[in-house]
Amino acid sequence: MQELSEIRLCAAGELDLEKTFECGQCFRWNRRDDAYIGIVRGRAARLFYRGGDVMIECAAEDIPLWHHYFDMDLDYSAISFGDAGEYFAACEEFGRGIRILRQEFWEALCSFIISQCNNIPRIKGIVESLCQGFGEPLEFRGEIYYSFPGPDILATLSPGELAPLRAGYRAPYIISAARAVSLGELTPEALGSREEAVRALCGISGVGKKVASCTALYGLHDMTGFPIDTWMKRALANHFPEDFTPEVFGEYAGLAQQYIFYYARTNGASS
DNA sequence: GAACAGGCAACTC
DNA sequence: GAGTTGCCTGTT
Repeated sequence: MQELSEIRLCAAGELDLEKTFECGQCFRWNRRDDAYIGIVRGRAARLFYRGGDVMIECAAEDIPLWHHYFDMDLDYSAISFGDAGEYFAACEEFGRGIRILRQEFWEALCSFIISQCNNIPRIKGIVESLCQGFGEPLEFRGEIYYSFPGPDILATLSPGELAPLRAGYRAPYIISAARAVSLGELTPEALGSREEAVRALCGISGVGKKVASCTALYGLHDMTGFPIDTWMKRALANHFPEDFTPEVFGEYAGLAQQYIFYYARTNGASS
């Protein structure tokens, strides 16, 4: 049993736990009573509010890891998108407190391959089965959790061995991606610029523009990434000019995308 | 039973 | 290159 610390991570206004964990960017944080518990890079943490602060309970030596994961070096309140219209203003207001998490590259790639044509509860279920089946167990607050399995172990599997996940046609995609990453063909270091990264990712069977763009934004923290899925498509068609391009949102377009997506998903794309 | 869900690949023209 | 279709599975 390892020693856990409870420390202040930031002010409550800087990180909205529910929005950040449930806006669709990640799949491994679960609410437990009044807190969220998650596993990242094989390490566990529990986050909750106390007074006006966000508190984190984790191993003391992991504090830098979490600080990085929650992108604490960036002052989100200082980010401005200028005047992008009334609809976007509503999205921005609604999404305030969302932070773009610095997720692991492989986990993001694999999770968003699984996400295609799927809903969040099912994505979470498949990801959880994947972790329980092939991840490493770890103990946290008296319970057992599982790490996200690395590409090396998944690269050795056959689609049949992934069958219990019920991932369907995505199973061979997971394996082909695992092989590419495991062989070193695709590592965050080798991917270079955003355009190069997206192009390289699209070379993997089962990875198209949308999944590549999500992987770049969430797994490489490419904040200019602007994934467009069916929700975004509808929101853009209904509320933005025909000649809209993500560039209008500048270097943090990915955050703007997250605000729009979260608003559209929660309130309906047409409203 | 049919339609659909946070895509993609393969195939058509 | 734009448009169509099948794909596993689960839910409505």
